[in-house]
Amino acid sequence: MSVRESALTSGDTGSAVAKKPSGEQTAGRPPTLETVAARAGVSRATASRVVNHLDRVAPHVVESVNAAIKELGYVPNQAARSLARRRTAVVAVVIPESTERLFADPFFAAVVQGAAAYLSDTDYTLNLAIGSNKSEKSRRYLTGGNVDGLLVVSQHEGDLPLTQLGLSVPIVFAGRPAVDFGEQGHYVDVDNRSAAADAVRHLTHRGRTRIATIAGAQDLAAGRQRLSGWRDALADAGLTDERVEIGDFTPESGTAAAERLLTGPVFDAVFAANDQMAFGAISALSRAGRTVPDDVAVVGFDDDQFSRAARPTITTVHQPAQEMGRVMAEHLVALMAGETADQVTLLPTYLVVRESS
Amino acid sequence: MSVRESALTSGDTGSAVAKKPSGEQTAGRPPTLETVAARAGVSRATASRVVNHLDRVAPHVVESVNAAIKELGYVPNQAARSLARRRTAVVAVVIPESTERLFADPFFAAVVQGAAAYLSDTDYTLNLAIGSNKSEKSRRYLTGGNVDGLLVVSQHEGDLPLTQLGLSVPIVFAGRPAVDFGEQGHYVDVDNRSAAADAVRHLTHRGRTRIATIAGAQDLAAGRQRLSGWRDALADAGLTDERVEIGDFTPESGTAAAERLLTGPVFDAVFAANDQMAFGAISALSRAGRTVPDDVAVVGFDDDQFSRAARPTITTVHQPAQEMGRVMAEHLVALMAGETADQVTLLPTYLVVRESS
DNA sequence: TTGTAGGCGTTATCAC
DNA sequence: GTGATAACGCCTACAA
Repeated sequence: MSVRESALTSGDTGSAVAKKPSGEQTAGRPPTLETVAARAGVSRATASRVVNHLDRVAPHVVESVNAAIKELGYVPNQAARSLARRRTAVVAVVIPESTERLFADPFFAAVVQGAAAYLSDTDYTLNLAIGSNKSEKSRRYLTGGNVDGLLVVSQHEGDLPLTQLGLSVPIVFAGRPAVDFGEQGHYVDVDNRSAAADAVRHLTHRGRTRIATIAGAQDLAAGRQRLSGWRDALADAGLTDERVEIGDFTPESGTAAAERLLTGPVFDAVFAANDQMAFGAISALSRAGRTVPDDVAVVGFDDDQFSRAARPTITTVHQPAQEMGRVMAEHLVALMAGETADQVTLLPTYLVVRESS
Repeated sequence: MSVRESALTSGDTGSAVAKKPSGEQTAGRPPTLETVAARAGVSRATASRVVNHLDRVAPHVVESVNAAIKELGYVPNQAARSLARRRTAVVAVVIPESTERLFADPFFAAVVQGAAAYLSDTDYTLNLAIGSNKSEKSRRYLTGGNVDGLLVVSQHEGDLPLTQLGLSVPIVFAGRPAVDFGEQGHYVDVDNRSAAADAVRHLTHRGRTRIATIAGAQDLAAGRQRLSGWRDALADAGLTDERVEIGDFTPESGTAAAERLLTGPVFDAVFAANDQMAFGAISALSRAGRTVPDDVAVVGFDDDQFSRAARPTITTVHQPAQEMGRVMAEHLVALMAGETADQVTLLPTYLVVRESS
């Protein structure tokens, strides 16, 4: 099929310039460095140097090569480049299977977006490996040298044993990873525990004394830590920490958890481990005839669009999600370059007081 | 740096098998086909055939090669494969810059997820090109043969002239693309206009007579079509179609639009072009003392988690978002294989009646 | 059925 | 400064 065409490439272009019968940008085959070099009257080596901005190339040569590049619309072939450089310039965002639906979670979307934004200024490309930890095939893909680094977005316990298998590329996690691995463990997170505690103290300071919580999935560090923070604040205030229900970070689970709470001991406040659950909880409370914040104050976590658009608007812990993604990418890039990066980076949070408390 | 090591590969491995001093899976360098072939006592060609499941290979050879593969933990190098095959096995999901924030839109998240799920069963890899239509660089990347196909997720008018520049790879759009291009235009969508009309008819059937709308961005086909559908239904019922406010699909814009509506002629129902805006509108209405649905009925579009978790729950048009992503990917794969696919595919929708109407 | 050999487009190591 | 010339790891006629 493409036999005739292949004459374009290697030995044939001996006497270069006049040899291009077809127009500028036709369907043919994308221009190669060879083409560019010929057009500029230099060798591939020199053309390559120009493309890669290496110095020690005569200014006028740089110019003519660049001209050729522009005229031809040359763009480097990544595959060839990867092969020669022995690095792929690809980083994968791994979204574990158990987290698939959480892709709809505004928090994760923001993290990915932040990472993507940062990477778009580098020459790394972002690969979406969503729910791909199950199959041997895709795990092999990730560990098999087809990727220069990994960004892992929410590792439930027992999710991906990626790292166990002598993984050779750097990884940065969003949030403290479920399993601990000494040297290898790079992650960026917020101080979930103290942020949660602060949020709950806000409630105690306002005179709430029977404070329930809707905790997040307990196989996630964030879920456990926010629960601990809630306990810390209650202990400080000398309050009891019964009234715990567990959700899974979705609005529905928040609703269900609130309904369960309503069947138990009375409470005058709820701390939910994220805004989506807080939102779901408010629905349930209102439906049950409780007004927010008068009967029950509600505080969430994330500061996502749910918290801002809900009625009442939700008091919440602001988490710099996009920034987290950005920093993750930044650290990963450093690691891939052989540099070092802080193993753990905690970004600041702050409480946003709105109507629900 | 890697000079000494490179002796492993080409001419040196003359007498193969015994030449491997280092252990199974050490840091060294990933095993290549060459390694596998040597270990299995066959040629690279044969090993390659086995890897690619070509027939005409003796069963026992297949077996031994597979054994070698497993023992060595061999995984094909994508870069080399792409180079040789002249196809990248990469498809990019393009999320135009103006849509960046919409990444947080549950609808798009679901579409991407559906596409990702489908692709994970193929050997295509998914690349996230988010907000990357601005820079020359990344546009070149997409059009420069580094990708086998494009999935475009929400093309505002004037967004990416990608397609103008003699784009050589197939593209499938989510939703009718803003600009029309004959042969090239593949997209999967729903019948926004009639779905919207049906939703509004639901309101007229329930006796609502002063029906407002919060339309979506008018530089998006979906935004325009849903507005038209609203008009259609009103015309059918002999009602007037004043009371239009435009939003941008975010909850905030829904709130703002509702507030503007409240300053105008009285209305007893609102059709919002998506659930997030419907949600924002309900907040504004409640805040203004209007009860939903008694004073004002509200209908949305999408059937996302907002519609299900809101209070009251929102009547809405169900859109098969994940399925849309799946079909997009399916069609793209067909096109990339040189097959054909329907240029326009409309998936069915249906009305989900909940509390808000 | 299996092996040989050349090519895919770049980079990098040498000499010149 | 610049140009040959091997790799890089895999695929694929063509031969055997």
